[in-house]
Amino acid sequence: MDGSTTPPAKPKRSRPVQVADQIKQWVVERDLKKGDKLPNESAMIELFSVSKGTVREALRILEAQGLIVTKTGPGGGSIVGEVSANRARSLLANYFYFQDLSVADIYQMRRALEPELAASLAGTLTEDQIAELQELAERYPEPAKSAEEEKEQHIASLVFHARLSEFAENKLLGFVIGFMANILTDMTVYRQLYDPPNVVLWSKGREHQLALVEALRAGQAEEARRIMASHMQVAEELMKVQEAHLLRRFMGD
Amino acid sequence: MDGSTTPPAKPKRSRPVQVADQIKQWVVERDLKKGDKLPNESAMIELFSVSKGTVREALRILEAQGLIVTKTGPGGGSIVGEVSANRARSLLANYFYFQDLSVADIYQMRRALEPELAASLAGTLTEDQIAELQELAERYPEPAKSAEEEKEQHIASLVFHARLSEFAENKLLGFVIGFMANILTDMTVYRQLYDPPNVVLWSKGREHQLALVEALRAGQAEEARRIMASHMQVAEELMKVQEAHLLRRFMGD
DNA sequence: CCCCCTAATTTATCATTATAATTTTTTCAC
DNA sequence: GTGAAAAAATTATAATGATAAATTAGGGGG
Repeated sequence: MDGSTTPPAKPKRSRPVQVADQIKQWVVERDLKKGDKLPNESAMIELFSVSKGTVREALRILEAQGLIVTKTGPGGGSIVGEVSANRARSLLANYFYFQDLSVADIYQMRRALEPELAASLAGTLTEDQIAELQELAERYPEPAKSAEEEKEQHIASLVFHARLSEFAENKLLGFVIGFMANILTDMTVYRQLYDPPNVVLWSKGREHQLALVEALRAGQAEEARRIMASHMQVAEELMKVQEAHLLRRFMGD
Repeated sequence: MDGSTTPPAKPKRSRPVQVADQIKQWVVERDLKKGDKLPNESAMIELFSVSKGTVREALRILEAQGLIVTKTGPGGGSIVGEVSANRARSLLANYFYFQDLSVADIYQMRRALEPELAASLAGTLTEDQIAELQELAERYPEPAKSAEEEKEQHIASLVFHARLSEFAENKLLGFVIGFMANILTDMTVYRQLYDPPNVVLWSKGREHQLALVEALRAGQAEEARRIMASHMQVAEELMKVQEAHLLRRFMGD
């Protein structure tokens, strides 16, 4: 999996890519952290014995991956910048742009993961976090009167899940759930509106979120898991009317 | 989530990034697919009214994201190239390089997802695929005699899971499971060896894999789910002796 | 002490030239 | 004709130099 394990694989990589790898190695060797400075352009030109253009292309490669940030001016230059969750989501979305995901696929994952997240968060949240979730869940107390309004409620619901995912101690679990919330939001924003609001299901969804907040506050892990599992069933019902396939666009940062 | 929804966010993006976005837009507008050609360098220079260096930096950005592939020579130039699973895994691994994942985190995910994958694959595999899995599971019929040999067996076991993930119809589920198998493999390759092989657990793991293959062949979804759930318990036992934190290195492509 | 202005530093962009890598075409032997 | 080697054409790759833009640092003037 690592480059060092494939000596005879690709003997022809462009010089900018090689330089980018050397810079990465340079950073790892020194165990540089988030804000630490890299050598400036002219220093890298000498360090790697390549031209300015090559160095700049290498820097753009690392920048595109979110590994560095570059500024102009004195004290400027490139610094190590940890990859943001947003950047990681965008890069991963590029992959699924070509993979033809369906709503059913995403809900198969959500059914498996969201209850797990709910259970693991029970009793671990601060009062502020609980309050924020409660506020999100209490928005839109009235049933949606139009398809447009239903769309807003749907997005608000996804914000609730996205926020929840940010609280996860398990960063992998949190990332995957947040990624799915992003995909569904993106899809909701750009979808056609053609179905009337389903009042019964929406009110059920709202009740679930409020009950979930209570269970999280009370530290009842299994109760939270159960509620979230029910909630996923409702959410899936609401999404089933969508087209099967999605992600026909790139995400921005 | 999309760039168009953030007007006051970043009014100053570098020209290479702007050009890269324009090229992406150019591709999406024309609904270009995997092998389709982009304009060549000099054409882009005129198209976007920027210099050669700027165009090249933009191309390196897109190349780093896996969105294009560039070749020299007549008929060469840049073409649309769908993001490979490997590339997506590497880019995502860069994110988790900064996130301090633990073995427990990964197994919380595996416990939730691997049984789901096993169940959904039951009865859907071809004879060739079943045969390949069986062959992978039947390797190392003898218990490991050394720590080094145990390492090999561990990696072979992860290859089994990685291969299984590639058969998934749900590309998101498959990707996440494959990603975790990659992380664990990477960790296993570079870990210290200090514990004697646990013969009992290893033989149990092997039996699980063989039984799983049978259940998959027979189309017994719930049996496959049950077996995989047990298997995850065993695998977690074997990994528990590892250090808690991992991913202290970048992955290559 | 504070504000503004200038100067210094560093990246950003452009322009030009030469080189390397590939593919296509041509040529020439058989 | 056929096939292989040589030549040509096309394209990206790389290097160099010059100028612009942005940002910080420092130096008065009040």
